[in-house]
Amino acid sequence: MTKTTIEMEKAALILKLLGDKTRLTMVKLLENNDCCVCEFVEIFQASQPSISQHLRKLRDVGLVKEDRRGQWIFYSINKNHEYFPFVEQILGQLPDQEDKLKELEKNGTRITCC
Amino acid sequence: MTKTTIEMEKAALILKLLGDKTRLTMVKLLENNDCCVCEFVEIFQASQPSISQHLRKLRDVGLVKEDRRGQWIFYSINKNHEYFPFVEQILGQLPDQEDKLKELEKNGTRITCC
DNA sequence: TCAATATATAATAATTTGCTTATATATTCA
DNA sequence: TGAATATATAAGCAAATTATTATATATTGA
Repeated sequence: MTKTTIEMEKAALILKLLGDKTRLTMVKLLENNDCCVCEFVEIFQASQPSISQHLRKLRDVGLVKEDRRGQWIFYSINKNHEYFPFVEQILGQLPDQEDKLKELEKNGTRITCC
Repeated sequence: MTKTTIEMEKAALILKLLGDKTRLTMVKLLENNDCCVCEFVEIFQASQPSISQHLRKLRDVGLVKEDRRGQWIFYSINKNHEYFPFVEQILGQLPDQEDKLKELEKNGTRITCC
């Protein structure tokens, strides 16, 4: 196990990123699922650019990774991130958001690809 | 033990508050110490109004309490806050900041009152 | 009571954030 | 190849955040 020294400055940066309802829910969903942009658009009832911009912030600090699968770009959590254990511990305290994916499945808007 | 259901919206709010280096460090210090405003001014080398405003934000959500002792107003963490366990878990992952208080003592600017 | 100290608050300015609109790129499929 | 779909990015703008400056209030102690 790699012991990471958490720095206050970096911790604050991560917390700030998570301090937004949309991004926090995104990351919580990504904890257990890969999701593509259009799924987030549907879940949050937000515009595509807005979702892309939130994802970009998460990607810029390396908290999530993107992975193209055909037409779609799937996002997943980066478990190798230096501060992943820190994030994981926070996510562990949050309520499950799986119902949001269940909802997509019900509507037939869940993307299951490749 | 009181089981609290963490709500995403409130969790995001707390994380946003902690997502600032000054406030995060403040809360970490308050985890184990009561501190007054002028100590924070000294520690962060910031203006008094700036410190007061950070404290106000923390106070507005009830994360910290204030307590006048003579000339000074001491702040302490509110362990009865609904989300205190959530916050505590985060703080537990952060490095000790006690050296900052040690520094004050060395300079003779630590306030020990009442 | 008056000066000094500690703090809060209000007003303002600078910066940052997050959304929208517009547009560009990549992929799929007919 | 061309239209449709998915996504990213850029530009512009409004709202939120943070710091500064100025001022008000409360306490202490001479």
